[in-house]
Amino acid sequence: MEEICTDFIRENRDLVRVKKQRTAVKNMLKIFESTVEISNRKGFKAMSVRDLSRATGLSMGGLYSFISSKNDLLDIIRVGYRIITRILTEAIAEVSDPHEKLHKLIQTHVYLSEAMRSLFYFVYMETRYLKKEAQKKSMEMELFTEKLFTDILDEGCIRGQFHSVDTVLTAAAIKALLQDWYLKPWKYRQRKITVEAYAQFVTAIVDSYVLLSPATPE
Amino acid sequence: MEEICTDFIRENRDLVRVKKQRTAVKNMLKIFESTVEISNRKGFKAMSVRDLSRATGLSMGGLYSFISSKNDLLDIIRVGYRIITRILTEAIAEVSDPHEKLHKLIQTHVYLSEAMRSLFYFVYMETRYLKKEAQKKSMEMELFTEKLFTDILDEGCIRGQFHSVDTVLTAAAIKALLQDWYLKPWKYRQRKITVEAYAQFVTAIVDSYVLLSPATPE
DNA sequence: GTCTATACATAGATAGAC
DNA sequence: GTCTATCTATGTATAGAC
Repeated sequence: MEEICTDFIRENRDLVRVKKQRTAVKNMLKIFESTVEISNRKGFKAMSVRDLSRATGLSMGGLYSFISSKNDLLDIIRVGYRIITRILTEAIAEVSDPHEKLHKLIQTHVYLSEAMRSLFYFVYMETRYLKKEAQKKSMEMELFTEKLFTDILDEGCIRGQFHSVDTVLTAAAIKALLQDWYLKPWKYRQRKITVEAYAQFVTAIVDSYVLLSPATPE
Repeated sequence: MEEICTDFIRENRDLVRVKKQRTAVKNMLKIFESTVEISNRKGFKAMSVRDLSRATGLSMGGLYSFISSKNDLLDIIRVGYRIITRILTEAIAEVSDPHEKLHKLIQTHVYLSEAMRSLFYFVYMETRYLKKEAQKKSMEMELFTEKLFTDILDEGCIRGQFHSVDTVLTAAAIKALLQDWYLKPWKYRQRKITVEAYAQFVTAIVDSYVLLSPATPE
C-alpha cells in the first residue's frame, strides 16, 4: 500500500502540491487507505470528499493539496494493478515445471488477494468509473494476468503433461474462481473456509480438469 | 421484464400514484429498462434522476408519480431475484437424475443470464447500495441458488454417481463460473465464445471434477 | 396523468487566512 | 502545509398549473 503511494506521488508531482516527501507519503497513505475502505463499504461514487476528509482527519482544503480532483483517486486502480502484476510475475519466475508453476500462481493469487483484499475488491468494483480509455487499459491488465495462466497451460500441453484443453477458456475459469475469493468474503468467512483450503480447492478442481492422470478428489 | 413491472406495481400500490394499470405498466417498463441500462453503463449511484427522465421521455414530475424516491428503483433487484429463482427452480423440477439435472441447471443459468444479461449485471453490481437489511436478503437469495447446486451434488454423492467432493465449495465454484459469463461479457464477446460453448465448457469442467469416470476433456 | 418551475440539500472544488 | 469559509454545480424531490 505504501508502494502505491510513493508510485502515485512520483508520477503526479505536478498534482501533489505538498513538497516534503515524508509528509506527503504519510498523508497519501491515509488518504488511499480511507478511500479504499469507504469505497468498499458504500462505493466510490457514494463516497463524498467530506467523508474522506472526516476519515483522514484532514480538512477539505488539506485534502485538495494532495489531489486535484476526486477522480484522481481512481489512479489507485492503475498503480494497484501494476504492483499486483509484478508480484505475481515474480512469484513464478523461477519455477519451470508447468504443473508446479500453475499451483504456485494459484496459491500466490489467493494469498495475495487475501492480504490485500480491500484493494482487490476496489480494483474490481470501481473500474467502471474510469474513463473509457483508462477502462480499456484496465481490461488489458486483467487479460495480462489471465495470460500468465494461459501461457502455463500452453506450456503444459506442449510438454504433454496436460490434456489439450482450451487454454484460454480454462485460464478465464481459473481467474473467475480466484476472484470469487475476494468478491464474496462474507460467504467464505461465514463457512469458515481458510485461505489454504480455498487455494487447495481451486488447485484440485483445475488439476482434475487439465491433468492427464488426475488424483482422485478428496 | 414486464413481469418485474407488474410485480413491482402490485406490491407498491401505495407508492405508485398512477392508477390506470395499462399506463402504469407501460411506463414502469420503460423506467425499469432505462434504469438498468444506464446503471449498467455508469452505475446506479452515478445515474441521476434527470438522466432517467431524459431516457424515458418522462418529465421529472412524471417520473415521481411512479416512484417515491430513486432508491425505490433498487427493488428491481428483489423482484428480479425472485423471478430468476423461480425460473431456475422450474427448469429442473422434472429432471430426477443428478447428472442430468446438473447439466440442465448450468445450461439454463447460462442461457437465462444471456437473455437477461443487463438485469443479472444490475443485480450483481448494485446490491451494495441496498440497505443492510435488504442486503442480507440478497445474500440469502444468492445462497438459495447456490443451494440448488449443492442439493444436486449431494444427491449425486448419495447415489454414488459423484465423487464425495465438498459439495458446498463445488457449488460456490459453479456459481462463480456462471457469473463470469455475464460479469465480463466483453471478454467472451471479443473471443467469439458462444453461449452454447460456454455452457458446454462449464459442464465439462464440473464433470471432470465430480464424475467418477469423467469423459476426457476435448 | 403529465408537465413546468422551483425548492432545498449536498456534492466537488477553491480562495485566502494562518 | 493545513485550516475555515465559501462558491458553484448538480442532485433529489415537490408544488401546482394544465
